[in-house]
Amino acid sequence: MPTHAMPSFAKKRGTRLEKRITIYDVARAAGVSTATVTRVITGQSNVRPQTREKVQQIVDKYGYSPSAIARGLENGQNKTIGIILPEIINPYFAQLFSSAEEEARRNGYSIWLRQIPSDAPIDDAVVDEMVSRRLNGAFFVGGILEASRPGLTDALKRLGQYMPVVAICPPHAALNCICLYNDLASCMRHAVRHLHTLGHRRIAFIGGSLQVGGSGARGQGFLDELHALGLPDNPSYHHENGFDAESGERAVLRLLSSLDSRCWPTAMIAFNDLVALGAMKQLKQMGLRLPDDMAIIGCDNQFFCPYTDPPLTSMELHPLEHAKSAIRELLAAQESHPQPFSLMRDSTLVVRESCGAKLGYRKLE
Amino acid sequence: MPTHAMPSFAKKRGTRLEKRITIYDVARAAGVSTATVTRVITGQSNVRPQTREKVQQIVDKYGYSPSAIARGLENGQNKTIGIILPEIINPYFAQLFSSAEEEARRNGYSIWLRQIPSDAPIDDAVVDEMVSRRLNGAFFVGGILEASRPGLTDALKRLGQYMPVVAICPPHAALNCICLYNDLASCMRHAVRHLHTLGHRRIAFIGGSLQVGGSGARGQGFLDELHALGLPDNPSYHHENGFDAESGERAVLRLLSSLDSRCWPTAMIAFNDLVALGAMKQLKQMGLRLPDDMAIIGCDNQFFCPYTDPPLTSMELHPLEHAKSAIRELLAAQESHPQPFSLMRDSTLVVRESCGAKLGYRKLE
DNA sequence: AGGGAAAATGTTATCGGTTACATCGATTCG
DNA sequence: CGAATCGATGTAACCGATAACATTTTCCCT
Repeated sequence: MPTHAMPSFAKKRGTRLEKRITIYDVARAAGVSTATVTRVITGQSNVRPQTREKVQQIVDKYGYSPSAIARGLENGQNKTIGIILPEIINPYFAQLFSSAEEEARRNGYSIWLRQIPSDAPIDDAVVDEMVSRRLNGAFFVGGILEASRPGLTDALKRLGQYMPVVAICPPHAALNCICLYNDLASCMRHAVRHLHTLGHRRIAFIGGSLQVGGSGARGQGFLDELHALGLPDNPSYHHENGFDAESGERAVLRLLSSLDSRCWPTAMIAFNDLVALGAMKQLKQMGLRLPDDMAIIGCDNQFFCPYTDPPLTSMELHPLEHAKSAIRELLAAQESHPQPFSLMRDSTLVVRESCGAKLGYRKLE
Repeated sequence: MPTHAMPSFAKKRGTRLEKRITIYDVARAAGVSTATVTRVITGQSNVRPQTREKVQQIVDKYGYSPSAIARGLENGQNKTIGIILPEIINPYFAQLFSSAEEEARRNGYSIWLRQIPSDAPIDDAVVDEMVSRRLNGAFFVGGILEASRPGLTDALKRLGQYMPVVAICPPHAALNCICLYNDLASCMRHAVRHLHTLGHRRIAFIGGSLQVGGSGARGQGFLDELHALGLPDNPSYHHENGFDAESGERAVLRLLSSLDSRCWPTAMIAFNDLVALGAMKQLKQMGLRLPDDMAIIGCDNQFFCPYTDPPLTSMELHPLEHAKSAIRELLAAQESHPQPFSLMRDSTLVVRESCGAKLGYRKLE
């Protein structure tokens, strides 16, 4: 009976009770020392070809695969990058994650993921686990601002002592990490201008939340442009209450039912495409025609945008590029502790038919 | 100069050059042995309260966090479960993944993820890495059948020697692992019957691929029920060519343009909701009214189904439950090597309006 | 007070690799 | 021909925890 408890799979190989194969087994079978085996499996040059071959044969024969754990212990790292995001179900986060995973893999790194809902705090336990796992870096995605995530600033600060950190969020004095973000204020101004050009004067904003994900910046940009264009800034046009399709339904229902129909907005900007999706459903259900009775703009340019009816005009935030940059920065930071910085990407408005901009649509109606 | 190369973050703490804090540092500072520190941090009971407190203070003061790597080396495992899936972007996989992550986390395990496209082989390198990382289990999701993924059977067999394996796929003689799956044949029969009840006689199947993800079973169920109901089985009604929305567009275009409009099907079943989404767009574009001129059924009951126009009737495959079971089985298998088995879940048809079944819709038109 | 059991704590081998350094043998060169 | 050199290989310390076992301390009871 072995002294230590072992997982059953470590004991069994074939039918006999047996230990996992280690570098010592290989060394013994090949008649060399463990140092030589290491040289062979890590591809160092100073090994005689015939020795190398002998070792390689044993490795293949035994199906030996060196323990990444033991390797990690030596140099205190894991070849793994941690990603924290609210929920992978949201396609925006899925895109970010997917792109990050690819980029990491291309560089021989793996991904460790943790979902933490937007409204949950980032507590010490998470940081502890990340530090404890000796991750090579951390990538935070989603609502990052202090107000919405209690303890986040402290968490990031602590984490930053152990590994490089990148976040998708506007730079923030208290956040001492690399920040990648979009200029959402300018993006919103762009959207408002787009609607203005198409003749809209009463424009609403739905979904999101003041605290999370920089809808502060969005709100600001939205209001700024309204003022710049001399448009009315009706407080009841600003409904912030969530991030999913249901929120969109609710927002529309509340917004429209609270106002006389003569005061209804003629266009709305949604926090994201999910919100827009819900809004479109509710609008249709209330008998409005899109885009004639109501124009709508989403955000994130999701895969389903071309397939809504009408196809949804949306803002592209380039999450794939952000993710790639994030991983690259984290990997670069392995070499030398970098100065924190921030990088802004332009957002682009992808015009489809939900605002009536493309000629085809109005004609169809 | 330190003898070993260290990542820069191991060297720096504050401004001074310093090693990472280890259990030895804590033990020394607290004036106890490492064994006692271990007892405290693992919460064992046989420690004098005052000793415990002293150690805890040092731990807190130094911000000490024990190395999961060193721990893992001791018992040859990682508290990590590997998940392999084609692409996280697909909301079906995202759901599975998310649910698995939650369940694993609730049990103190983490997730290691690798995306491998449906058409890519599962090569030795992947298996090597999983074995090398000493994962506690592997969860395969997506097109699993041998034909589509060269080398998969061998890979699973090898992997199965090192860790428990669960796959979402119909049981398969060569696959010596736990299989969770849906009876897609029966599900398809159900769908065909649904359409038949609504008066449809010419029913098509679009999207997917004969090799991947059990569309073999789907195809079989589809054909079986057509025969059982005495419906025509027109080979040109069977277009298998992909998994995304664009495939849906293409399939509809090809299907309809290859046939005289009097021979057009009056209903179609899509491989998944993405395919259905694309199909709906193309159908509308060709001037067909849904569901009057064409009924359509999707599969996966995605989040956007209630929001398509008309809301999409779809088949629910219970990925969340599958994922939970998968993780539970993998964790249970940590204790004792289980006999492989398979578990089938019923699929359910979620009826919305894309087939005209709900009374409201036809009236509206 | 003394003996013995029980509780607290310490000592040390161990997990599976990597690597600095030691050693050994062959080649080269004065 | 012997010494210096270089390449191939071996030895053993080390990474940071855990846990079996050994030892010390505490405490209780006669």
